[in-house]
Amino acid sequence: MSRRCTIKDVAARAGVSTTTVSHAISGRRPVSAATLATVQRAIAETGFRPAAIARSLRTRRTETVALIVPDIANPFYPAVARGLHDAISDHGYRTLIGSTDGERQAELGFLEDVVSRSVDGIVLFSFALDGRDLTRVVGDRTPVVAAADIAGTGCDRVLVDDADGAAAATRHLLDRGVTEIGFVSGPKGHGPGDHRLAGYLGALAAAGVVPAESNIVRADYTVDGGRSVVGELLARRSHPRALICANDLIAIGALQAARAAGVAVPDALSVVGFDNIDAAALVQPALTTVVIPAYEMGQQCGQMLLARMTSEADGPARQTVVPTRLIVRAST
Amino acid sequence: MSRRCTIKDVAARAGVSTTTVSHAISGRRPVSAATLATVQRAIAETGFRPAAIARSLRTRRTETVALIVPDIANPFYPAVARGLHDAISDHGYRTLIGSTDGERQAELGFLEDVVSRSVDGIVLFSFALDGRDLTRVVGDRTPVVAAADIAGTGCDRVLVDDADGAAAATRHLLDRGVTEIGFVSGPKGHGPGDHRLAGYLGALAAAGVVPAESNIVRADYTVDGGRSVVGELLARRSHPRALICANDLIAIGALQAARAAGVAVPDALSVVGFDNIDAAALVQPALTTVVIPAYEMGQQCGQMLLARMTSEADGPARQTVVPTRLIVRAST
DNA sequence: CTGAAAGCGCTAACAA
DNA sequence: TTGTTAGCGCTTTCAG
Repeated sequence: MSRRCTIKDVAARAGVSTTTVSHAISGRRPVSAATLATVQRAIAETGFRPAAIARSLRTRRTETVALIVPDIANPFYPAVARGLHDAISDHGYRTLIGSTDGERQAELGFLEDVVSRSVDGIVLFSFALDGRDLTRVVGDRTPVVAAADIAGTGCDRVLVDDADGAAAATRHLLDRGVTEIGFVSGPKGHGPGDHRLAGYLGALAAAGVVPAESNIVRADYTVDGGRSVVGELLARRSHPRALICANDLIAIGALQAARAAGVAVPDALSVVGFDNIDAAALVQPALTTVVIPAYEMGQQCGQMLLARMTSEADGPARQTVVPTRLIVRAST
Repeated sequence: MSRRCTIKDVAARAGVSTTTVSHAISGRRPVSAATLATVQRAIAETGFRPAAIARSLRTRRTETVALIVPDIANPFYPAVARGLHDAISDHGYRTLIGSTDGERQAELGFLEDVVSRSVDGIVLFSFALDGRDLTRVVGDRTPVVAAADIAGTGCDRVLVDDADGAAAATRHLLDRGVTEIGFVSGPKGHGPGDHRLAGYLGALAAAGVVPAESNIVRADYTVDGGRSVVGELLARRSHPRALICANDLIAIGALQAARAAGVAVPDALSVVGFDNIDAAALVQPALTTVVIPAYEMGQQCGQMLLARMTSEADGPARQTVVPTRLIVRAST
């Protein structure tokens, strides 16, 4: 056959109307057993596959969700993507994915594009957009789940309890009898470092421990950043007995710096990271870390979106806080 | 406004026909400067965004490419996805992504779905499908680029020169003066391990070196697999002076086994992996590895697909072999 | 239980 | 340079 066959061909072959074929497929209207069988045979014989686009034009539903992230190649987001995928694919939804490098223009462009493509929902990881951008570009017809603290928006949100994770890490060290605990945050105002810093400070305060200002420093979220900053820290006359680092890459840099300085981990220095990237379990010594559950976040985003997409439940914006958990390995 | 406005609204506002609006947007037909300006103003005032679905129904093009992989959370595929993204997004194409866990049924289901969604092209990483499946489900209207050795199909392919990479690794060790080189492949008939094994054997033969059968073993593609198999190897009376492992995870397991056995790397044992996962640069000692350029593979897939999608160049199936390269680090 | 007809929003002949 | 008309393939009133 030269062209893909349509519902019309099936109808002709089955000797019924296209309406009946449509309903035989969707089940949205009773069809007699006899015609149903005839139609099904005709479908099988013609190899008919409904054109999703035509259906979408009519129904205004595309069974498609957009996932907008800074960089799908950054190991955090693939886990999110998989979680989202697993939450929605059983309901027939597919994922349209876009990497924006965190650039505002790219984020806006991708948003506009997927809105014009009539996606049924959007999962947005953005640090550059605010609520006004969202209402302007997306409107209020397409549900959005934002997975970052997007200011001034009424859309659903999935957040991580960074402070709680940091507090757990801090208490873990205190329980080990270590009180001189330093913190390596990320660049000021960038990423989750300062929420984590706040949790660390809170846990120390709750334990009546006063941290040394000089033991609270900042590094880029990279191995190199961690290595150089912690290298300087360890070169001082005295250094803390433990370091909580704002992510695993910094923590791995800290391990390297300790090795270079001849400081034994965990005997002379304990190190904790955040994220639980694959490498965390593989470095030597294996890294104790606060798990940021990327997969679960993706799932949660999917579930919240499903709730909006399936029901007409037009309720107020919901907010979910995903819990973290501490994995203790050899570095503490 | 209550509903998203359509081309009709713009036309009414600009006092022209919808045809003219359409052409003012697409530029597929000359429009006088005056009306163009009027239309553009009307578009701006109404905030009109063309409905991509309606356009697609008419033009039979969706500007969408499907990427089908076993698991987007497996670190190899995000890099592929990003490469594909970067190759096609400037041409207006978006990526619809699906994880199949390598299961035949999931692969077929996803293929059917994206075909019914009229994607313009498909990038397929599959080890379970063959050419017949492809022609049956996809037909010959939608171009496919397969990134694995799918038997009996006429579609474009992107392959990796595994054997060449293994040969380069082998020569590197030989150049270091090491001749007792073992090989840890993956499970028989699973993944690229045996192509790599073949390259290793070829390079040894070319150098006139005869490998000891007992130094060629198999492990699962995991850290645990590598650790246990290499642990046994090192427990023997004599062991090889170098090991080439079919992937980085196995190689990292080998490093752990060596450490456990008190075998110094690289002094008493050199270790080479494949892939260059992030952890390869972070383990101690850092791992020498054969880079499998996932990003470039994705790009290449995108370019081959673009060639099929844009031109009607209906030529014979093309095949590209992506080169590998050796990164020498401390483990050799 | 079934069918006829309208129409989703756009583009592409064809006609002027 | 512009407009009229038909129709992409499906779903959904409305009518029987």
